[in-house]
Amino acid sequence: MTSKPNVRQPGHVACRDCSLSSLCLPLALSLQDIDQLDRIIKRGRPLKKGEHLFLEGDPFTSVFAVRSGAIKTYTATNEGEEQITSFYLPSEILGLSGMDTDVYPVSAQAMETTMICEIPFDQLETLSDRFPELRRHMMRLMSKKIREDQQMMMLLSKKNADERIATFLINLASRFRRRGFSSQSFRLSMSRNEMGNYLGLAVETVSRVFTRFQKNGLIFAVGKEIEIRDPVQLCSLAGGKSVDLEQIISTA
Amino acid sequence: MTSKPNVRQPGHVACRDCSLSSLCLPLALSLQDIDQLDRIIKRGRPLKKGEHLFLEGDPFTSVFAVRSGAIKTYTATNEGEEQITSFYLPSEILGLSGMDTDVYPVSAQAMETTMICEIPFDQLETLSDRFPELRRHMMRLMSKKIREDQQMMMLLSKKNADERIATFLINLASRFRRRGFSSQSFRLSMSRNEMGNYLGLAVETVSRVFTRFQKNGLIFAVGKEIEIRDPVQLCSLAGGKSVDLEQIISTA
DNA sequence: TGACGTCATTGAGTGGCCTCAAAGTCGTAT
DNA sequence: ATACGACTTTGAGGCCACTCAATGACGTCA
Repeated sequence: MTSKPNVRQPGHVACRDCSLSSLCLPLALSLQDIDQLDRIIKRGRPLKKGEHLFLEGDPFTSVFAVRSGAIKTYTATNEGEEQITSFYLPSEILGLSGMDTDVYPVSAQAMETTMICEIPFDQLETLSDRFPELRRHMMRLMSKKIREDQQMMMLLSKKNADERIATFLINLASRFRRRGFSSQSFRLSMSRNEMGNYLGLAVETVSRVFTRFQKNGLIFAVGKEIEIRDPVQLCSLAGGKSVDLEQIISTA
Repeated sequence: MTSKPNVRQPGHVACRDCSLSSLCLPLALSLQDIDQLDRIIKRGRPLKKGEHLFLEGDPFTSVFAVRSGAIKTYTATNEGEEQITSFYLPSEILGLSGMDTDVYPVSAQAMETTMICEIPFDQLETLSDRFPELRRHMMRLMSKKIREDQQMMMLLSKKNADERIATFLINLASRFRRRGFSSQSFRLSMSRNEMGNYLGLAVETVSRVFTRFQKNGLIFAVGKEIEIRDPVQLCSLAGGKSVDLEQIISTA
């Protein structure tokens, strides 16, 4: 390899040139500061579908940003089945929950071919000492994650199958929209099985709800391709006070 | 009032003299550093049962540590009912999830007479700039909260009523134990209704499970007083890989 | 292109937990 | 001490989502 510090492999984009930077980086960082962050970020080869980014119990060393593709995190239940805890789409950050135990509490696996930016945590901490804004960004990220998890707890303890799936679809739509993609029409990166696992439903229930939604003109689904046909009704099913919902409606 | 800076009202204990400090403060802070933290902490009058510490939507200004008593946090569902998101016991910190929205995403209410230490967030951030260890402590707290919430999601999506209640009791026992109290015998600060609300179960189900557990010699419960009679079996019902469980067994 | 494995769909039947209803118990305040 | 309200317990019945089972569709690889 003849690569010099500033020569990246093809497909390796610097943070300052990354279209996702406004989503995953604190806005207040100056260009020079971003370059400093850029220097500590490791960009590995793409992960193929099924490959693991880290395993439950692995020593906690880094947090990760998804550049393209999709990642799921999961943990093992007592009976040894997998319980999916989160899906991560491009620009989203994972690995923050390992910080206080020094091991990752979940496994992270690619659901499709996935590009990842790795941020070694000790270097991130060093950099945090210098840039208060970066540190606040990290804390905000974690705070947001806590709120999202609590929304999820609400879904799991109070919503029925229809509401869970409506909520899930609206949430995905909102995340696609945030990255500049269509919020009406997108491709699910997870199987019905994974969706059910995440939402606390049996596969068959997921399938039945999809069929019913389609029959009622709420969505149009062919395999993993989803089109949201009636966002207003889907949002009202999803309930919730989230601002996201209104945004989806307004752009539909 | 004739109080001078270092004269506290009765019952107002300085951090360095607080029996809970080893639980709620980072261990690495020196005595002088602790005194600096101590100076920014506000100790209000005790909250009576039912009083609110903050309401959902209130501007986010502070994080709080419970000194005595108990706090529940809750949010409103779409139908306007309350959904309890957490219970906080002495030495535990709440309010961290409002950090990225500038408003509290939940309401916090005293379940019994409760003493609180209030830590204004802007001053905490200033202090964090100076003490990296304090900052890491905050992040570890949030990371821990994320892991706990994920355990809760697992409970809600995979466990049946028996397992949920066993898990809940074991978890409480472990938290009492951590503060030096008995993990076999304690007093619940929440009603059956609140427990069910939190665990995603109807009150009647909670009551039935309690009765059954008692019949089977797992627990002995009179009103809110709980005695764990068969911690081993209760833990095995609770399942989970948490180290807490083993500790409960070993001290039972 | 055909065969295979994986994933998705659909149906039938069951069971766990919820809802509704009523009686019993506890705590508190007058 | 007594009465009231709030909480808890217990029972009966119903529903939603699960399990089990079989068929159908898709994608992949030889």
